[in-house]
Amino acid sequence: MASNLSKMAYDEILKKIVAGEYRQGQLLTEDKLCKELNMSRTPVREALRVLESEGVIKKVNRSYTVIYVTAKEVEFLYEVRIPLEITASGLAAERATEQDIQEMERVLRDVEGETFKENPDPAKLAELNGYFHDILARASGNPFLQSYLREVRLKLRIVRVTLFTSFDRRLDELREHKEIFNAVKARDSSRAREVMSEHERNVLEYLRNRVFPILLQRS
Amino acid sequence: MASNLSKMAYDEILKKIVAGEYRQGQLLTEDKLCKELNMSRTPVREALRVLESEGVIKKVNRSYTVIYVTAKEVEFLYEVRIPLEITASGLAAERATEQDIQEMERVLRDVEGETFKENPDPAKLAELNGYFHDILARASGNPFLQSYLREVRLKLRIVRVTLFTSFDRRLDELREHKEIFNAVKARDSSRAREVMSEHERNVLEYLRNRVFPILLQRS
DNA sequence: ATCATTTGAACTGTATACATTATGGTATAT
DNA sequence: ATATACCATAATGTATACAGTTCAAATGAT
Repeated sequence: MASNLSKMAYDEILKKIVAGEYRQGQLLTEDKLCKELNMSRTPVREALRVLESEGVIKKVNRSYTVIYVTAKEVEFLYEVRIPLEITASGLAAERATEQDIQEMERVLRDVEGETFKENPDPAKLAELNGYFHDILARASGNPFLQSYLREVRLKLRIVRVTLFTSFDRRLDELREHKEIFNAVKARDSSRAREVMSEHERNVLEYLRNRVFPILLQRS
Repeated sequence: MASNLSKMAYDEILKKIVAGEYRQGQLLTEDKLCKELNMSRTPVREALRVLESEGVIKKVNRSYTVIYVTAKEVEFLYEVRIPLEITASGLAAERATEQDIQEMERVLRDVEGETFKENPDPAKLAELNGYFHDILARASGNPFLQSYLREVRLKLRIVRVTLFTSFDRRLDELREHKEIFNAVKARDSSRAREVMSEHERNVLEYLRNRVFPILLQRS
């Protein structure tokens, strides 16, 4: 096998950042990562360079730290995310394959199952809702759009706002995602854009009202 | 000094790709780059990883090649670029500093000078017009938006469509950029979005009519 | 006691040696 | 003549050694 240590290092470090094991602002020294990942500095350094270029970590003095994602950064990320999601939604309505549509349908069924369980799992809901947006981006058929949306959503996951929205808004999320899906399935591009636009604005509104106060408290 | 060899490698390789010295599809082997840049493989490898993560080069089998940017990719890039430029334009109207506005004004004067010279230099025009878009993105105040727009424009430069548009459309470019600038200076966000939208659509239309036929011929 | 200086430890930056894998050519067998 | 197997070569993947820099702690002077 010998599957790329460099890629493994990237995946592992990113996983730990997203999982909150490496916290915002945390110093990532090469030696420590080498020991944790049980490999030499070369693949670790390459992984760090890539993570830096994706904007997930950044240099402070000479070493890397996990980026801080405060309320201000979340606002900035949504300024980018909203037009991109709208674009993706419109294009998906035009280009989604039958398989894309089936996958979206299946994810929505899974979300529905989790939503109406006795004790819905926020992490599970966040994962499934994230997966919905992933498929939609892929269904746009535009690899650049897909890649940029992935990066934006990645940064949002660092601050873990998704956990809040996916749980507290779970009924609205499900309904809104269904509306987006229906527009895509109906090949109605302009409606897909419209409902996505409304969805994203609702999420941002929720974040401003319910999540930012908590974030501000912490920073 | 000892300024980062790794960063130097990144800058140099990118420069050569954009300058067309390393052509689309060209194989970039580490040894060759090491000899050309007169450094060891370590910094070269790191630079290559970053360029890959930015999507400027990509792995084919085990080694890297400069990405191919065909008419299809240009269409995809504009699908992303247009909403981002519109967003940036609107935000710039709200947030541009006095210094941003002065810089844009100065660039437009330079463009005007080059445009009405006896023999306008396409490379110079492309550089100045690119600079205009750079300042506008920065004036949006959103670092993520700025970074994504940089990447998109970078990929477009690989295929060098900018050289065509900046020269053949130089009178229109100047007028349209002035309109964008005037809207930004007047702090009229929705007009800024509108004129940017029209500008980008005009450029894309020009590319489809005049440049894609040539691109398709080559591939 | 405080501040400057020096020294050493810790970390990153770079080069190089070693390991592994892919590829192309050649030789041999059918 | 063609196909297959094997070997050599060249490239990438990884580890490690070495160099240089930074930062902090300890030491010494005022």
